[in-house]
Amino acid sequence: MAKPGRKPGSDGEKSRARLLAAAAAEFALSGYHETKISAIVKKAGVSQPAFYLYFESKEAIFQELTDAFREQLFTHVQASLLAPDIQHASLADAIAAGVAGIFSFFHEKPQLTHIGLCLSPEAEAIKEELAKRIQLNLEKEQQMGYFSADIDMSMAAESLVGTLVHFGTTSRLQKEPAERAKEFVQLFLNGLMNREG
Amino acid sequence: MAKPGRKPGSDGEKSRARLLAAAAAEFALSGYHETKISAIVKKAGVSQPAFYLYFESKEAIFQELTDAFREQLFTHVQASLLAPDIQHASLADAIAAGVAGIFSFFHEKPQLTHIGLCLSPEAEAIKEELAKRIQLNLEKEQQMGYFSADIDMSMAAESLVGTLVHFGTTSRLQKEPAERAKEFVQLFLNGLMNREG
DNA sequence: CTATTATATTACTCACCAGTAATATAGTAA
DNA sequence: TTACTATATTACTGGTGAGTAATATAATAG
Repeated sequence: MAKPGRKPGSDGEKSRARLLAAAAAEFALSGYHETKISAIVKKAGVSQPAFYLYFESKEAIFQELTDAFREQLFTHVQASLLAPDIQHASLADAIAAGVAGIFSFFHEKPQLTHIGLCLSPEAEAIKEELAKRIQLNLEKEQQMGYFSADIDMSMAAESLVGTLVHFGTTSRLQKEPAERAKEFVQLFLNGLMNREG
Repeated sequence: MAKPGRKPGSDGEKSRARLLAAAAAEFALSGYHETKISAIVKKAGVSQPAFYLYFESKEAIFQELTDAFREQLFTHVQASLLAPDIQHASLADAIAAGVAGIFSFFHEKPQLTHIGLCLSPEAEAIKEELAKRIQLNLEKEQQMGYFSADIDMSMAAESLVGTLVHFGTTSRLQKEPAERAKEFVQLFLNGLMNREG
């Protein structure tokens, strides 16, 4: 990588993908402003102007990572939390499956998750949208008679989002998402006081 | 504020305090790197070199704000959550009072809270310490027989921290901390399923 | 084989901003 | 007054880093 000119076997898509991956790692590690383009291109193994072949600016590549997170997150949410056709043994299992799906997504994509939920200026909006979808789902189940009609599901949904985000963005907790989901949902549904030994 | 030289009635402590307040506002609004010393001093109504009379660097003033948050937070936690001498009608009231105290602190100091829980590199450590203290408290109550002995209080404490942080750092939720605390603690103790109409 | 497009490099510029030098006035104690 | 300390200013410096100019080689289509 010393002489100018196109390299044999070079492929723009691969360079672009390597830049995206390197940027995700750097942003997640160091935050937006501490991340230098020079570090991204070094990690990706390309030169600085090559970066600008694929991305308009530092902001643009960050935005693309944020967009990717949002899209993947809501795809997961749609698939797991709101799927009415999946058969579950009980409501608890259904909710546990949904929570486990989101936990697993955060666990598998820790860098994107950190970018989307902590670093991005859109983090608040993403959390708000997540809360709304969860609230709608809980209210649907409420109308089906699973929960008492006088519970404020906005509070429940926001609490759930808080915990999801906490477990998804705290590195010391990013372990065994499925087990944690089951344990957490039991707590969430039954509370601290009404547990059966 | 145009000519050089000490101003009549000038007082270093006041200038220092104004710089701290301005810095808290700017950091909370724009994040660490987007915050310029020029913006801080403009808001504080002093010149740039005056800043360096009171703080060694940009990092130093940020650290001071983080330290202030940590100290105030754990003072509140000590006072409200862990106070064994305060008499409460029930355990639920005791916990609700503790949660309300923390909610109120976040509500009263939104800028410091955002700095300490979101912006600071120590945010993770602060949350971890908070979780540990809450866990210890819950385990004490568990040993007193309030909760079933087989509950994993680490999970409960982390969930609680997640919700606390979410409610404390999400602007749209920073309203009526006392009411929210009561509502949330009821959910936390009784769960979604075992509520009495 | 040539023209065009895609991919890449070295070497540079320009703005921005944290921090500093030099200097000046106010308060206070002898 | 004089000397000293505390508080303040205008005007500057120097490093850093995002983005660019100029250029060169590979792939491919006519």
